[in-house]
Amino acid sequence: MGIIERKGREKEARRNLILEAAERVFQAKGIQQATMDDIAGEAELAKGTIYLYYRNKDELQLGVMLRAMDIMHESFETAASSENHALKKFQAIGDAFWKFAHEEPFRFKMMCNADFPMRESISDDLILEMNEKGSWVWKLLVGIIEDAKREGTIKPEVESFSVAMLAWMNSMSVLRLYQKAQENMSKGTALIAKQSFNFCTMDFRKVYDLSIATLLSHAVTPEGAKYIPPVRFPSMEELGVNPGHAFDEMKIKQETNEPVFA
Amino acid sequence: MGIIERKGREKEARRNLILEAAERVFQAKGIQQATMDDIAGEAELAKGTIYLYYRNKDELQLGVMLRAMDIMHESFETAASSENHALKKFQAIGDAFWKFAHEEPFRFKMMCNADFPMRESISDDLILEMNEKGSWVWKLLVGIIEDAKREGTIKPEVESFSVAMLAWMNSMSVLRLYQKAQENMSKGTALIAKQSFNFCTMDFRKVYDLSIATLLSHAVTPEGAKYIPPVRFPSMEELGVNPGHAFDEMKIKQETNEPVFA
DNA sequence: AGGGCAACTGACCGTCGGTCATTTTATAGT
DNA sequence: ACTATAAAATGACCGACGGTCAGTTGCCCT
Repeated sequence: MGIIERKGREKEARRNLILEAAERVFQAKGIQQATMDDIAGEAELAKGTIYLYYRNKDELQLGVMLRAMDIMHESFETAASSENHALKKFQAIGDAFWKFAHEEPFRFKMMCNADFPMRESISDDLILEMNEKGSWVWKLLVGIIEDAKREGTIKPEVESFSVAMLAWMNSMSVLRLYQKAQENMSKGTALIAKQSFNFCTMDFRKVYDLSIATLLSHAVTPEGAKYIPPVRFPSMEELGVNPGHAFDEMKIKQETNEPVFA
Repeated sequence: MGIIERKGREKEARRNLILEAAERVFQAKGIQQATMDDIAGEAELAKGTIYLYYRNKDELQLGVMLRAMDIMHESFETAASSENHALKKFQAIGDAFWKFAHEEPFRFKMMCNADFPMRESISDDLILEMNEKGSWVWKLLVGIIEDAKREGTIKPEVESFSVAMLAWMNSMSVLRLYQKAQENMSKGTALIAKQSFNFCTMDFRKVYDLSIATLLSHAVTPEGAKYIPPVRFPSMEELGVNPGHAFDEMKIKQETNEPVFA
């Protein structure tokens, strides 16, 4: 009597089918612009059927986001298990995160919306699931940092949780800006040219590494310090940032040696 | 012939009226849930009139955001001019940012959406304005850091731009999480209780200061170091974070001294 | 007084998220 | 094989909302 089991699998499969269709449509048209009819068409189902699997559009969007997080988490686990030393695991995860934001910009963007519109339309269960997934990475990082303490690369007195949380948030904020810059780029050159402060062409990888380094340098032991890059603040030229006319006034003041900001 | 001027002022005033109405409605009902009819009602105008001043709902939302940024920028300028030394100005801005996020959560939230849906519905002019305002803070910070170099509190060899950008982004990401935690709190206890990892009650101010300190400590001279707090990673208890059952498994592993993450 | 013009109005339109009575399909019983 | 029954799927339909525009109001100049 495996019929019930089979039905369950089929239901699961169909749910997945819808999710994948939604993913494609959201990516192609944008979340707001995508209609439920679009998604139904892409899934080759009637609109009503969608609502048998997802209660509304918001939950469908959340579903796509949760899936994106799962994919990212998987990549983190493979990255971490590819290294033996804890501090290297830590860095491998940093690389994986960079790679994820770079190669899966859509999924990364969805994920960024974890500060999603906390609508009433979303069931408590799903919100809980989202929160759990949101702290999953912290738990992973805390575990690795604990290991690093044991192997002597992280100082035993630093609190793993603080480091994990800050590391994650620092990385995230750089990648977020990176994504925004990419989007600006794709918007065409006309707009960029007019900007008084063009960071679209910036070497975000340098900033990303710097951001982590400033934090980790306080947490590592002398032994651990061998593994992490030194803290160095790259110049604007090195970063590839074009200040435009943003600092013109400032440069004049610099020459007269007066305070820039009075 | 001051009529044209008066008309101009009146037009400006009405635009403002609409913006303020929109602000109130967005705040009360949420951005998505607020309808143009709501806003028209609140402004005591017909719906059509709104569209004489703002091309669509998105641009109205952007208008509210730009206004929020203006208000924040003003508070930054007063904060900075209340101090004489550059490094203290820097810290005063940090405090003002904290205060802004704390006292004007709605405006802060609007502002966070600077990675706004980059819709086609928004005119290039407005996008440009948003980008300019977005980099305004960086310019302010860069100027102050330049001054700090001159007064000998920041090392001359560090690149002001990198520091300004990272400082801003680090602060922002902490405040963002802070806001999310606040929202979670207001959602009621039922949901929070179920979470395996409750950071809602966390002392975010400590994390905020820490985040800046980890960065600044690399940039200051010994003289400047006197002004900034030391880098210290608070324990979870000190932060007021309740790990829930998140680390149960981990604690067992800690006792056996095996790696947490294999 | 009245013509001209800009500001304003609100009925109306098309679209889209969501519903539900009906139809189709799959399974179980005889 | 045939039927009864439950489950799954459908798509016409509804209400709500963003946006439009022909018509109205009221101010200003001559």
